[in-house]
Formats: sequence, C-alpha cells, structure tokens
Amino acid sequence: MQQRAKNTKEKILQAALKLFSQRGYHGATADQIAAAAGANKQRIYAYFQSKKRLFETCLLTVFEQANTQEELLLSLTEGDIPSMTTRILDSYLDIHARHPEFWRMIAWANLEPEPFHQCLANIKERSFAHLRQLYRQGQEAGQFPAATSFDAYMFTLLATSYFYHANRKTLASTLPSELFSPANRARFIAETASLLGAATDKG
Amino acid sequence: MQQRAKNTKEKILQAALKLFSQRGYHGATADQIAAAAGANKQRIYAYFQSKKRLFETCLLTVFEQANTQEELLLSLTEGDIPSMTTRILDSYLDIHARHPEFWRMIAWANLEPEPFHQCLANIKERSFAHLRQLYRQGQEAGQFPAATSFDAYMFTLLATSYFYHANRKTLASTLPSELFSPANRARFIAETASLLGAATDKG
Amino acid sequence: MQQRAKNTKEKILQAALKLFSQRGYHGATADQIAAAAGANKQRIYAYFQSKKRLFETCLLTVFEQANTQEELLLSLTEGDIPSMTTRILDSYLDIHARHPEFWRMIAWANLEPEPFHQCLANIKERSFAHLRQLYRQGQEAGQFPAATSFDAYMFTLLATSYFYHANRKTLASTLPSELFSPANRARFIAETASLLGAATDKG
Amino acid sequence: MQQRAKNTKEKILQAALKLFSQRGYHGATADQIAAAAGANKQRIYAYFQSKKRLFETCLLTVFEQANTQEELLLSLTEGDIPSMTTRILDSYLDIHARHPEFWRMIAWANLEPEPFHQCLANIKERSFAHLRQLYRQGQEAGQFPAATSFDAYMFTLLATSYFYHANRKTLASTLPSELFSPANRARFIAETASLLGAATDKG
DNA sequence: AATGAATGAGCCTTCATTCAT
DNA sequence: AATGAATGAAGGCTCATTCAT
Repeated sequence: MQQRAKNTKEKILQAALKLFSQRGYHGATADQIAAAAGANKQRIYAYFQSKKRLFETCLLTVFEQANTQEELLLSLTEGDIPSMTTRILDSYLDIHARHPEFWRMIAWANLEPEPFHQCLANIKERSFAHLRQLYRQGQEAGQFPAATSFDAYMFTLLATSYFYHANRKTLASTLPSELFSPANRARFIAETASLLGAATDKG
Repeated sequence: MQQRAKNTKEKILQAALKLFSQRGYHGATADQIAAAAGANKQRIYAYFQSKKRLFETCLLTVFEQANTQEELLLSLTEGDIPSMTTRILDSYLDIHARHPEFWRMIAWANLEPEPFHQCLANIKERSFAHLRQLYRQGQEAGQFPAATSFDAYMFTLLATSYFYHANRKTLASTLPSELFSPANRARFIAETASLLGAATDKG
Repeated sequence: MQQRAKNTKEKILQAALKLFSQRGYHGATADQIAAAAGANKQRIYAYFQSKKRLFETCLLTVFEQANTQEELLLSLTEGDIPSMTTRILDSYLDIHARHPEFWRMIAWANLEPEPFHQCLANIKERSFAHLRQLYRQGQEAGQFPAATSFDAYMFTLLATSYFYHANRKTLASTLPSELFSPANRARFIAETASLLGAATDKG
Repeated sequence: MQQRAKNTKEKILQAALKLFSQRGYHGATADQIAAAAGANKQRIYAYFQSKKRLFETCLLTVFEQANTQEELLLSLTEGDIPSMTTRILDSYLDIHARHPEFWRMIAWANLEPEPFHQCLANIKERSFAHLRQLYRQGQEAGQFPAATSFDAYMFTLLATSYFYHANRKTLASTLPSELFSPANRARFIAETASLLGAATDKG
C-alpha cells in the first residue's frame, strides 16, 4: 500500500472514530464519514469492506489505545499496595477523560444487537496479571478483604470509572451532587477509595 | 380524547418503549413501531408529533417506572443497616434484570447529543432521602466509613449494578470471569458488599 | 387496495414491461421505471417488493398475454389439418409482431443467470392439447410424418417464429435475404410450411 | 505495440468474451474482467478505450470464431444430399454446444438497441455458397421441395439449432418434453430432419 | 507498460413524514 | 379516529472511468 493510500485510510479511520463515537453505528453515515475524512466515500469500502467492518476496526482501535495507556499501572510495586485503589481509579478516570470516545464506543457496542464485541475477542486479559498478584499480596497482608476476589475488586473499579463518565447526563437527574464535578475529582477518588476497603487511613 | 384514541396512544408508547430500548433511536423505525403496536403509522405523528418526541416520552416513562419499583427500599429500618449494602445491590440488580429496557434507555439517553435528559429534570431526588438517613446512622455506628459521603456510596452501588448489566458484552473481553454469570449472582453480591465495607460488621 | 393504488401499480407494471423488455433486467433502473410510470420510486417496493419480483411479474404478464392470443388456434378443426402449419405459423408471427416485448423478455430471461423462469412454472402446457390431437389425426392421414413427434413439430414452429423476430439483426449479417422483410411475410410462411411436410399434401 | 502489451490485450479480450457472454454488457464489470484476465483494470481503457468498445470487439470475435468452425460443411458432396439436413443440424448443434458463448453473444447483440451488429456487416455471406448449390441439386432431384428457397431452408436450420440452446430455460415452461434433453439429441435431430422433408426419400 | 489510488455518478432500497379518504 | 397512498431525501454500496506513480 502506497503512502497516499495509508494516509487516506488513516483519515477515514479517524473520522469514523469520531463520528461513530458521537452518533453510534446507525447514527453516523458513510457520507458523513467520508466528508469528515476529506476522502471519497468509495474509499471506505476499498479499505474497510463495509461500514460494519469499519465500526469494528474503530472499536478495536479505541480499546488498543486504552490498553496502551493502561500500562502505566505495570510500574506499581509491592510498596504501592496501600494506595493501589487510588492509583487505579485515578488512572482509569484519566483514560476516560483523555479518550472520550472510549466509553462511548463501549456503550454503542453494548447496545447494538450486532455482535460487534466479537472483534475484541483477542484483547482479553490485559495488564491485569500484574495487578492480580499485587491484590493477592494485599489480601494476605489484610489490606484487601479476603472475601472479595480480584475480579470483583477490578469490576468495581471499572464500573465506577466508566459510570463516572458515561452516565454523567442521567446521573445529574439521579444523584445531583457536586461530588461528580471535575473540580471535585480528587475528593471523589478519595471517598470511593475509602469505601473500597480504605486501608489507607487505618495504617 | 376518546377512549379509543387513548388506547391506541398507549399501545404505540409500549411498542416504542420496547423497540427503542432494543434498537435505539435510529435502529427502530416508525413502521416497526406501528406494526408492533398494531396501529396505523400515521397515528404516531397524530399523537406524538415526531419520532424524536416519541423517543423522549419513552425515556421519561421508563424512568418513572424504575422509580416506582425502587420504593421497596423504603421499608428498610435501622436494624437493616448491616445488610443495607447487600439489600440495595440485590434490589438494583433485580430492577435491571426485570426491566432490561431501563439500562438501555439510560445508555441511549447518555449517548444522545440532544439534551434528552432535560425532560428528566423533575425526577431528581428519588427515594434517596430515607437511605441517606440510614447511611448517616451507619456512619455514626462505624459501619460505614466516615470519609465516604452518602453520594459516593450510592454512586458506587448505582455504578456496579448498572455496569453489571449494561457492559455485559464488552466485559467479556475485559474481565472474562464466571463471577458475572447469572448462576453466581449471589456470590457477586456478597463479594462486592464485602469490598464496600460490609466486611467491617464481622468485627 | 384502493383504486388509486391499483392505477399506480398498473402504471408501474406497464412502464417496467416496456423498459425491462427494451433494456433487460440490469439495463433498466428503478429510477427510470418510476419516472416512466409517473410514480414515486418507493411505490415499486411497496407494490412489488423488489426489482427482481417486478421483473418476474413482467415476465409472467407477457406470457399470459401471449397465451391469451394463442387461443385463436383452439378454433381449428379436423378440416383445417392440411393448412394447420400455415395457420400456426401465421398466428405465432402475428403474436410476436403485436407483442414485441414477448421475444425480448424471453431472451432476457434466458440470458440471465437468475432463475427468473421459475415464476413461469405454472404456465406449462398451454393450448397445445388441442393441436396435439389434430397433429395425431394428421399423422394417421399421412399428412404429417410418422417419424416426427408433435413436440418436435411444435418446437420447429416455435423456433422459426421466434427466430424470425428475435434474430432479425444478426440474421441480416448471416442470411441477408429479402425473404425476411415484412413485405414477403406471406411468402416466408408459404415456403416454410412447404418445407415442413406441407409439401406432402401434393401427392 | 510490444509483445507484452499484445499478450495483455489478448488476455483481456478472452476474459471479456467469457464474462460478457455469461452476464451481458451490464452484468459484467470492468473489475471482474480485469481480475479474470489477471490484468490491471486500467489496461482495458488503454487498449479498448471503453467498456462498450470492448463489448463490440467481443461480438466480432465470437462471430469470426463461429464462421471458422462452420467450414466442416464445405466437405459435403453431391452424394451427401439425402443426409444433408441431418448433417447440417448435427453440425450446428455441435457448434452451439462447443461455443456456448456464441448464441449468448448473438442474443445480447440482438437485444442491444445500439446497432452493434453494424460491426458484423462484413461477415455476410459465409460458407453458404457451397450448400446453396447442393440444395439446388437436391431440389432438381426432388429431394427438397421446389416451393422452398434455400434461404427459407437455411433459416429453419439456423432457427432450430439456435432455439434448441438459447431458449432452453423458457422452453421448459412451454414444451416440457424429454425430447430436448442431451440424452435425446440424436432423436431430436432425426425427428426434425424427418419433418423437413428428409423422410420423403424413404418412399 | 503496468499498477495502485481516486472519483462522481448511479444503483437498489428504506426512511420519516404528509396527504387523501 | 383511523387507514391507505404517496413522497423526497437519504443510506449503504458499486460502477465506469481517470489520475498519479
């Protein structure tokens, strides 16, 4: 593939990423994507076969981007166990803040009847191996509850960081608190960390 | 408006509720809704003006339904404080399981660029008043962390119960654990409750 | 179906008949057909489901039209046996002359890989029963060759009358004779009839 | 033109011949032809200017091929006159069977509104001169009807052999007889030849 | 000579919406 | 009040053709 083609393909992908995340699979049209990419519509089909495939590629791309950033957590060591919850929450909130397409694409994918998520099959198990081990050590040291598995722990962190961004709109009608404003981000993390085992202040 | 008209309008609303939640605003068509309602397509416009207005009405309706359902928690008393987290989680998971259109409509609403949520403005503050008081009592008794506000507590419960259902598909690519299968529902609740300080009641 | 709809459907059918026969299935477009019918393009799909179905309906229609006219041959009696070949040829040439769409639709259907002809399944066996019997009588009277079955006889008549119209253009490059000009139609029939055993009645 | 170019041009022509005859002018695409030829799509336009011109070239080519094949009939002698009808029929059916693209291209050409056949103008008068003379001798010997000209005779043979292959599909809806199956080819020829006076020499 | 990249028009089909009965 | 008929504007995708390398 020539450089010109690579550029065109990349422009389409970026435009699609933006429009799909904004409007969803059905909401974004091939015409709009081509126009936003400054490319000819037909190129979408030349490079991505179909609108569906393009969406899948966008989904995969956005997951990979998130995965990349997540690797920061690999640097956590045994000594970081007390602050682990805080660090993970902070990191995840950051990922979502920096990649606003992330939660949106996740949401669209979860809503669509099409099994778009199948294209994510090989992304399974990310950088969790490292965290899983730290968690176990924390459990043995009594800093994480023995009754709670790593999966449940991780699930809660994923859920809160996702919900924090993704349900912002309806949240305002449900729990209209200042706690969720950007200004109170640190306080939100602290309060949530306290709730989750909150070993921090005990030591 | 005649009774016959009321019936037709209601049938359309129910059909729209189902189809919009399943397929989203763009995914559901006026024809499908009319067919599912057993009504003439033109009646949609006669009674709801436009597809968008119908969607908004559906949003509101579904939120009202969920509110109603939640009132079970009002029966909790001071003596239930130790098991409060478990009870709320159980209740919320149940609501989502029984009303699969709930999380879906929430998700659609959060994704829409249009401020559909404005129509939810008056739903604010639901049955939380009662729980808020119980939580405060629990805090004073040392059963809930002093550092965590009721809002943060509630947020976590909303987030986990929502995420549990809404991100089922992509979750399978992220944290592929048996813990989230229906069969392990009770274990999931127990582990999560343990994480959220419920472990403290052991002492 | 209301009268207005019937009219629209019929207009579409007639326009399609004309355009399909002229340009074939792929050559005629839905836009052209709608325009020629003075109808909205969407009505094609409302009344005929798909372009393919519309084509099939046209094929069927044209066959039925031809069938109708063919029934003139039912009036032939035993006494007409000597002139039977002439009469049939005359009649078939006439059908093709009056329904120029007929041979064209047949030709398109035979060329298309799509099994369009399946829609003709129940047209089988036309008014041949009557002619078949007359032929048998003719055979017994020695006016038709005993070695030639009715099917072969009929086939030759169908082939010549079809070929006379359908291959007019290429025929001009192959057998450029005045014999096939409209002016010599009667002579063509006579010569062909003579060839097909009609010569035998001389003896 | 270099040898490499000649080869490419020829490959395109052969691929086009095959695809046009199978799918027609509108049914075959430039992409398909290029792919089948193993050549770059742009070469089609470099060597044949346009799709239409390529189609015309295919038409001409296929007619020339058929002409070549026909020369077998030149070997017929005076002694073959009694079996002449059989021999010609057999030969023509054979040509069509061996060159299935022949009747198809003839059909496409006859259906096209554009006077594609003009490019066939110089093919006129083929190997008929020889047969014409044999036929005259046969007439004088009383083996062919005096009332039937050679043109009418030849026309019938062309028509039947063409129709036998070209209208196979719709024929099944009109005259559903086993007579036209490949297994009964010989019988079909015999019966038809009998019909065309050939039976008369028995008496 | 040959190839890959690009384009604009067009194709079949469906949509949200309105009109007429 | 309800229904059937109609419409124009997309929507996804492909085509014949040309440009650039």
